[in-house]
Amino acid sequence: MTDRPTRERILAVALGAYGTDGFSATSLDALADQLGVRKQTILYYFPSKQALFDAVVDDAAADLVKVFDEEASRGLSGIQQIEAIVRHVFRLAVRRPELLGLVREVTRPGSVTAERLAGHVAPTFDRARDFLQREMDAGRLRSSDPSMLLLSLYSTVVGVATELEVQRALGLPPSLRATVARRQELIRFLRAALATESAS
Amino acid sequence: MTDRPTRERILAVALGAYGTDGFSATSLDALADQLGVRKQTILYYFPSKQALFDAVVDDAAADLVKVFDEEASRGLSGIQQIEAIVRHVFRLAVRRPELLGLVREVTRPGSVTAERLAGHVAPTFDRARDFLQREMDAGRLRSSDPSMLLLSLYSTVVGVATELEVQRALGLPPSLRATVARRQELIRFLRAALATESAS
DNA sequence: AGCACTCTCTACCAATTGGTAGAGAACTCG
DNA sequence: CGAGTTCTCTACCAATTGGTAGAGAGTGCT
Repeated sequence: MTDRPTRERILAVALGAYGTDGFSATSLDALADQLGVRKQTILYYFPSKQALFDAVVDDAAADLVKVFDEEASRGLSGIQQIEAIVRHVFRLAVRRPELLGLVREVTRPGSVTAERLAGHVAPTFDRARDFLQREMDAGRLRSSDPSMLLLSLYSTVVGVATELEVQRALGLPPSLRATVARRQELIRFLRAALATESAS
Repeated sequence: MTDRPTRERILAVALGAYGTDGFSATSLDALADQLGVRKQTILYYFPSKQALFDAVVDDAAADLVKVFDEEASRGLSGIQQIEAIVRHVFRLAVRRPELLGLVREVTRPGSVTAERLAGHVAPTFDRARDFLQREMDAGRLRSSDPSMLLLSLYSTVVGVATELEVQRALGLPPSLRATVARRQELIRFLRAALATESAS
């Protein structure tokens, strides 16, 4: 555990902290404590707190893009593809919640780092839009504006996967089984939202 | 403008700052500067930074609950009621974006203040769930688990209304006209997601 | 007038913040 | 061996943080 390169360990711990508590609520000293190291060690690898954050975002973006591009390359179609992606997002939410937490942190309105993340995921977004357009043209999805549809899909999927506090307020338990049920309910919801009149 | 009671001015400015930059990125000195006052004046009205935040959350929750309860009391049914609520949320997003920004801040996973907000909106959530159940029983909405459906609706509506950075990344312009288009597209999306087979 | 109350201020303070300077250990390579 | 390179450390520092103590101005009541 400790023999992983220090730089990587810093990035991993920082991702967790920034994704959970946010950027400004996480001090370098707190990170250093968690790492069993002095804060100057962190500043040796990353010239400033902001630079560390940027690196964390770059790293996380690469992970996210990899997950989605691998999935997209499998070339499923219509609802099946979307179902597969929902499954992936939920797997991420369960296995690496900090990753989606970081996305939430970075996409806060007015965030300066948002543009950085946007740059990384732009090609993936483009592909997703193209996919939606193609499927609509082929009559496998209800037709609508692909960008706006993508926004709705993004909000719904990421929200259902990450809005833990809203779920608590609604009395939805955080157990794994309940999460699976939530995912299936979400898929039914999306299926209905996306289906053409003919498709089941 | 300046003759509004100081306490209220503090709450208003704090709502804006907490809703935009977040709790820990907003110092009492920054608030005081914005108010043209010393920070000790703030600490006269609110014993601590956390107490001020709690008061802001209480205030915001009251506003939110009022908006929704007024709307709910009009007794629309089915999709019409949901459309009306979507319209209200978008109006809030345009007119008082800090309010939804604060909700986003407070519902961050692990937030300690989440419970406070949850306490305020619990009755409203209950009513919403009851409404959904009733409409399902009456065959006006596709049947499913009301709590999970509410979670999906919440995520989609709040997301589409507040995910400004994702919208930018998708190339969706922030103009008012575009916002209206987004709202209408969202309503089409929800209509499809919620309709029973028979309803148009 | 005199007292109490409300409000905002100045003056501090200890702790924490991100960051600089540079010493010293350990390893590599000639 | 000796010189560089890589890494982590100690020692500081100025600025900012949330918060305390208490002075003083204004208002209203008796």
